[in-house]
Amino acid sequence: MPTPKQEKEKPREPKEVIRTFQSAKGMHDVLPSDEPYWDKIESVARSLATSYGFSRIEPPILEFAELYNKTSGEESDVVQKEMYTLKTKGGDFLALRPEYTPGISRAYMQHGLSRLGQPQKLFAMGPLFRHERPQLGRLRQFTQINLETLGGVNDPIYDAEIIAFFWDLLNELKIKGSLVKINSIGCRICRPIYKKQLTTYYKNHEKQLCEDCQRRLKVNPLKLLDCKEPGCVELKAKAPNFLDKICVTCSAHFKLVLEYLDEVNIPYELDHHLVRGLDYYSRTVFEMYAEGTEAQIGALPAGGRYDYLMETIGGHLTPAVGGACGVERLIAVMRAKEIPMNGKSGKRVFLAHAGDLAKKKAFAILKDLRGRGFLVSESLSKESLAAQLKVADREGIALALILGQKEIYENSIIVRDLVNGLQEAVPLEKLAEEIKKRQK
RNA sequence: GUGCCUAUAGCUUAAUGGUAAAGCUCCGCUCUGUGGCAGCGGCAAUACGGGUUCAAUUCCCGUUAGGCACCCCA
Repeated sequence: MPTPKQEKEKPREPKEVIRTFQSAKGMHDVLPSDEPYWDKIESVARSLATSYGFSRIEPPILEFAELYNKTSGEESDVVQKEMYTLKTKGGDFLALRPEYTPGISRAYMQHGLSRLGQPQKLFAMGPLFRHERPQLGRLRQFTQINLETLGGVNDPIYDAEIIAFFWDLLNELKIKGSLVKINSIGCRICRPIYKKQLTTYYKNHEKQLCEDCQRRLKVNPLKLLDCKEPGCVELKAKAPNFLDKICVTCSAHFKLVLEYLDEVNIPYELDHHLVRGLDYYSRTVFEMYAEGTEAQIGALPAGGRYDYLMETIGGHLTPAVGGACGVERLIAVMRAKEIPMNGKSGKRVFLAHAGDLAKKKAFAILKDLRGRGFLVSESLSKESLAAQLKVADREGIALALILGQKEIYENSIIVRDLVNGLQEAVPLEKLAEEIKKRQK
């Protein structure tokens, strides 16, 4: 009689080689261990958006690529090198959205939201795509919490409201010590004037600039204020200050934004070097950072005003301000700061069985309890009661229900307190009542 | 997109040009009616492809993925 070992030694069929897969670069799985963070962030964002009076909107993930070229700027990195584009079988040239604002603005026009009460305060939360080199908190598919206030009057109170929302969001997520950086980059009247002055200033010092900045000088002089090269940083100090140059209207607008922030005790830091990468911004721009993670993870919420965007896609001049926050970045910060997540609900009970008959009956009880809204865990595939209770213990469940032959015969069930080890038999029809009583 | 670093089991880490080791986790048993503790046993890995070599997980090259600094950005 062949032993198993001998059988193993028989010549084997050549193994078929099966390709294994990793997720594509920058595309991450959300695992059960991440879920508490996602659940927390999504629920906080949603309830905060509701209380601030924002309504949910979700534009499609695919839009015409041209929408982004027109709004975000042909020259911007987001459009030039980070956009996932594709040609459909019908010949349309589409893009996976790299940001929310253009799509939401498009939807606002397309569906006549400008004819509803103004402003429209819109909230969105979903995946965006940018083809970047991934790092911690920078993924190719990432998720944003996005806010837009569109239409109505160009009122600085809405700029402040967006910032206040994100301030509350960070606080509710227990991300302490966050910093708000804020600036105004003027309007189409004063910005060109400033740009010219800035260009003149830098032209005189062109030789001292780094390579990138010499290129930026031609494309987007404002970005020079963002450079971290020592030589360029030095020059920045003496560069004309935008805040001194913006026009009276912009200046008044900005001053009011700050006053509104003062009114709700949100601290901020004026940063006249703060500019943004997308073309459509005007006036207020802001970025928020978590203490200690500024360098590594970068800005958490960020945004600003974009009054001219709607015009670039064929609409009327529409006051608009918005902001966005990356969910994966929030999670990275929460992990870095070791912000505790409350684990499983203490309201969970565990149902264990002893014996085949009890297993069947337990399945029915399980369904019944779940139908009444109880959170019930089980490990019914395990036959030994010890193994089942071990699972209950591991999951930190405080109350176990045990069903065996004897209980079925008596039409009862054992209710065991796993914390103090005390247990008693309870008639089945009083089980729901008993659980409720003990959970108080 | 550029430069640099990394890749051993689900996780954290050993080791070696010649049989890949441990802790935690997981599964099971001790314990077919009672968990936490303990003991015992089990599953499980050199990311992928190529080269050098008698022999590669180790050395070299490529790919993929992760990370860091840029670029940029949420």
